[in-house]
Amino acid sequence: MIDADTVAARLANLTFSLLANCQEKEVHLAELHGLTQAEFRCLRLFGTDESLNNKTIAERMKLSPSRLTRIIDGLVKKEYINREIDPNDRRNMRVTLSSKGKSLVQQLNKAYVDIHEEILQDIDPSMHEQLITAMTHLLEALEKWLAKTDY
Amino acid sequence: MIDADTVAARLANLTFSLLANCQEKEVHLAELHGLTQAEFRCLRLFGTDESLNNKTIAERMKLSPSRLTRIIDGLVKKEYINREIDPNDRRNMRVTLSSKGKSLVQQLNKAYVDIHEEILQDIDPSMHEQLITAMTHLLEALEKWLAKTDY
DNA sequence: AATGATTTTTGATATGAACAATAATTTATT
DNA sequence: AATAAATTATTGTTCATATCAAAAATCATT
Repeated sequence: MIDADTVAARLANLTFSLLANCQEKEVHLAELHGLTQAEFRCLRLFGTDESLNNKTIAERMKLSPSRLTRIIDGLVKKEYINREIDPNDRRNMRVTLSSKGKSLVQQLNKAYVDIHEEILQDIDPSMHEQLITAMTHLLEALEKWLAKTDY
Repeated sequence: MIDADTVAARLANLTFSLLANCQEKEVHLAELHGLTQAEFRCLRLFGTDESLNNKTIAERMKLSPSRLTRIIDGLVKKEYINREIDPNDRRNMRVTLSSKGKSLVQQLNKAYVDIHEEILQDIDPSMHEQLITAMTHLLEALEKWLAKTDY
């Protein structure tokens, strides 16, 4: 797809494939737990003891609040999260993980770390910090590029 | 989200953020060119002088042929691709990039390589090959993991 | 107390995607 | 050669995804 003759081009192809694979993995993992992709992503947004409201979740997921209402409906019905009125401001809904939700999130996080551990086992330990640095650069560059308005 | 105390956890967080950013970038880039995300991804699938048919594109994009028919409809209307009957097998449609399509694909590929070149400039050249190796391992591990059925 | 702003929900609507049926063509079988 | 079977793309239908506009509840300000 891209001429793989320069290091940059090879790296570009790698991140491209990586992205595609990650996406596929997410789809797979979601249906494994009987969740839609949106529900799955919503769940993954939670730290295990976090409490969020509809609006902030919508913002983080870059979806409309109305869409979020229905996604959360699904997660409540499937008993992964609890939804209750915020006593401090009764307009807000306090959305928190149920115990079922917590254990799933923990399990997912663990699996996610595990796979990266596996990967690191294939890589010389002296390279590990370097890899982290490189990936950090990659991420920073991407964020910088995204922040630009003129492209 | 994940305790960032081990290298594996840090790497996990990095790929997670990277994924989110790449997705955002794609959405942004698509609408910048007046394309839907599906159209954009379809276009990016083409090497500049490739000629595909409906079915193979559908397979590569993991979408149904019927969905593809409409996506290609849009790209034809926007004059990014040409669609003509394959003279060898008149059941097939030969889908190729128009000159407008070719130049966009080239431009996108160039931009994609450029951003990775920028990133590499921040990294010691002696480490480049190692980075590629590490990323290749990452990708391989992910593919291997995806191929497993029992997780 | 009245007005205006904020948060969520609901209803209506548009877009995304798959499935089933159809039409056109090619390949296989008799 | 004629018919049957298979393949490819398209169309109509249907369901899921996501947004927008309006409504209801609450809060903040005057």
